Amino acid sequence: MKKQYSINLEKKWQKFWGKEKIYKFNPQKKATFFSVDTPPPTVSGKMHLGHAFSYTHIDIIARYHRMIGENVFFPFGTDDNGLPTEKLVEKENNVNIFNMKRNEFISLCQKTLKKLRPEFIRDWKNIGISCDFDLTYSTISKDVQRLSQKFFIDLYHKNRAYRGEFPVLWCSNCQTAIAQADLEDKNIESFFVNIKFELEEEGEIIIATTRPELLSSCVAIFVHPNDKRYKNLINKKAIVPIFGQKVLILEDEKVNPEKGTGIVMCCTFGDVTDVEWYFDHKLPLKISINPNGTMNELSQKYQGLKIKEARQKIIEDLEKEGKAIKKEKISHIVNVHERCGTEAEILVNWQWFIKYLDLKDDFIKIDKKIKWFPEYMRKRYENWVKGLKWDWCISRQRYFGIPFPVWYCKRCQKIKIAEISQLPVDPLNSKPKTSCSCGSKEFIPEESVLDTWATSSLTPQIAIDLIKNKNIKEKLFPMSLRPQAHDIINFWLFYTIARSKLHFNKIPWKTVMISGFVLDPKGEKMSKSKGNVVFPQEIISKYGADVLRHWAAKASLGEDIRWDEKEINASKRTIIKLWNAARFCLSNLKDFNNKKINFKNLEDEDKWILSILEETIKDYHYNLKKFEFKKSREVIDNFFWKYFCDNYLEIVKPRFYNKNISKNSKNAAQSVLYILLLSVLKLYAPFMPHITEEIYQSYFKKWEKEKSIHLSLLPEFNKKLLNTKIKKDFEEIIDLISSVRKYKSEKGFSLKKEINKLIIESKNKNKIEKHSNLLKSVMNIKIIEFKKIFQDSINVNSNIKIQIEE
RNA sequence: GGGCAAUUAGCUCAGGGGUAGAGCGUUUCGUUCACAUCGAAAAGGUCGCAGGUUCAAAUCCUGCAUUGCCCACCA
Repeated sequence: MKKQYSINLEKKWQKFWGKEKIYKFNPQKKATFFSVDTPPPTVSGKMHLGHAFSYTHIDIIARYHRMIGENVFFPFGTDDNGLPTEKLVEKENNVNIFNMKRNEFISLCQKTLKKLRPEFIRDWKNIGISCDFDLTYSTISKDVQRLSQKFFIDLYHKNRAYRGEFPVLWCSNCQTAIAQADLEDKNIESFFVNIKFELEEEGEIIIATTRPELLSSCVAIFVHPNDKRYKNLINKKAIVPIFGQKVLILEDEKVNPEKGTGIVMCCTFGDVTDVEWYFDHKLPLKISINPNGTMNELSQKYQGLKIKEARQKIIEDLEKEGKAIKKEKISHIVNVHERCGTEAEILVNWQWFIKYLDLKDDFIKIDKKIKWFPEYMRKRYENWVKGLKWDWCISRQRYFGIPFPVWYCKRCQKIKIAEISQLPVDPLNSKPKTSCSCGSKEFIPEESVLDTWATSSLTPQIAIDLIKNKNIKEKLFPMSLRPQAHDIINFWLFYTIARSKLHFNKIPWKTVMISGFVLDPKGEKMSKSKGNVVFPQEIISKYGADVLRHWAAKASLGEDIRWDEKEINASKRTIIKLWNAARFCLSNLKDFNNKKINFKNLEDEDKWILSILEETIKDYHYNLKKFEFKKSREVIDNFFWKYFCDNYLEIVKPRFYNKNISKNSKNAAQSVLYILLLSVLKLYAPFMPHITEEIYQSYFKKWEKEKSIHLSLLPEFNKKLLNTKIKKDFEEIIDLISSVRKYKSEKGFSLKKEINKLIIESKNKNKIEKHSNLLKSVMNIKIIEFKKIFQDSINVNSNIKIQIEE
């Protein structure tokens, strides 16, 4: 081993693992299957620190299961269809999707992905992830298209997928329907305008609104049924300013009498409540907004203006007419499209939906069969399911996605679904295999594509589809683990459970493990706009992947962590310490091999450390089985630093340096050192795969049979090696050493300063006397004497007193 | 407004009825013999507040406060 630890060794082992296919899924092995539904990252340029963080957690778990002998199925995938890719491609090539032909844009997407994907995946290899990269999927590949279309058709035949003209959330910037989950909140400055409406008969009412541009869409006015102020208005008609239509005043409990004037206008559609009123009160439909975010002919003289322009113009006109009596600047929270920040509109459109609102209770019930780590995260899922108000709109008016395998008959408009044998199919480029039941052979293709989540909700099926053997496929599903971060519980996790319920009436995985986020040192989210983004590749080139991984493993499951470069130093120290400790051990194991391991002549310190090692192994397994990698890391760190390095190595040194040590004692020390170091390496291997591999290869490989430490088995807890009595007795020796160290430290002496005489008073004289030579050499003491002490004593513990003569 | 979580040392966080813990930071001391990218040691806390249960509460229960997240509200 080299004297200096170097992070260059990481690249070497990454190549080795790839070349030797160390992480290859080997279903022939007779063992329990452990299948991971790896999150496919969106190809969006670079990996961010949150990725490095949560994928480390996943990898630790996968490596752990591999090292307890399980058959680990750990595929990799990239999510590269849909809007994010389109945005990336537009940016990367400096083009605008609306100025391009559909086919040209799609091929540009394919070309760009082909260029960026390998570089993107390399980031994952750089953190040492142990996926089987022979099992890699892309959500836009032909195979996945076939599979996604097949499952769409399944839903269609189950009467779960339907086409309808319904109010949908709409992004006027991206010009596509979006789902509830695509929304995020944004604080937006706006005006709350009080508008005067004349009543048909006599009098007037004041309505407060932030959306005066929707006056032309006003179809009713609502007051609260218990609002005494307005009781007399109910069922009367009011005249909408500027546009002059007469609308009924109705009552509804959803009105908040405290808000504005307590009178609210209902437009089709200003918000979700409007949609509910539209259905509940069977109101007419009046749409004023075009899909591109401009006003349509219904808004008369405002036609062609953008929404915000129209809003301003209408306010001006209302003011001129004296109809706008108060304008108040407010900042309020509105729903915007997560991808582009545009305020979401509600338009009526022909879209494809998955009907699932009737299954809300079932989604909650089936989830109870899944184990959540941490358990409290389950509530977020349940909360989301309970709050669902819309069926899942799965069509998007985009180019780069998986097409619907659907046509419509030109003559009778009937839906024509593709046949399974012709999948994957793009209805724009091909035709149905048979004619319509009405006899017509002419069809109009569906131009929309499937929502990204409609495909990524099938990742268990996509991943398992990479395996061709039927028996093995069955063993892989339901999968063992879905690991992911908490931000997409409402999307990816929920949709996957929903699909699994709809298609198979089964849970998709047995367990869910939720990671947190990496925040900046102030506890704020990292974002490009704030300029506080930390790139993991920069951390890796500075400290190495093992350091980053060791740091990432200190987080509690589900908890966010703050990035603080100071804290990564603790991890760096651990790696260097491991390097140096290994160097010391190996220099004393040169003439040793595993055939010489012999536990017959163990000294008490050997039994003591082996006993603590067993406790460590026990706690390590106990915690990792519960996905508590943080605690397992603590357990092994503690053993390594406190017991192995600080005490055992110091105590054992004389057995290598002193020439008058017996061969048997030296052999015992070497045996223990061999076992200890190998155990420490293995226990650390899931956390720090590179350095542990380097040390393993440089010595242990010769004697152990596995060609990589990552294919070896972790030590199992062996009750026989626990030795509570020796452990307890020897702890007194450690206490004694500590007390002498403390004495020297307080006096300002070097720890190596020679001490003339140590006087010990103890009831257990014999037990201590046995270790006199050890104490003398570790603490550099000339004489040890046992007698009663009358003054100047130091209490070591309740049993032992000492006095020191320099 | 509903839900979830957090509140412990200067900082980041463990612990979960019986003596208050770690790492970082601070201070002091110490290097030929694995490691100064190190070691030894010290200082440092009414465990958010108020009640209750108990022989005993940081820990369990109730309420409150503060912070964060998810959802709802968006007229």
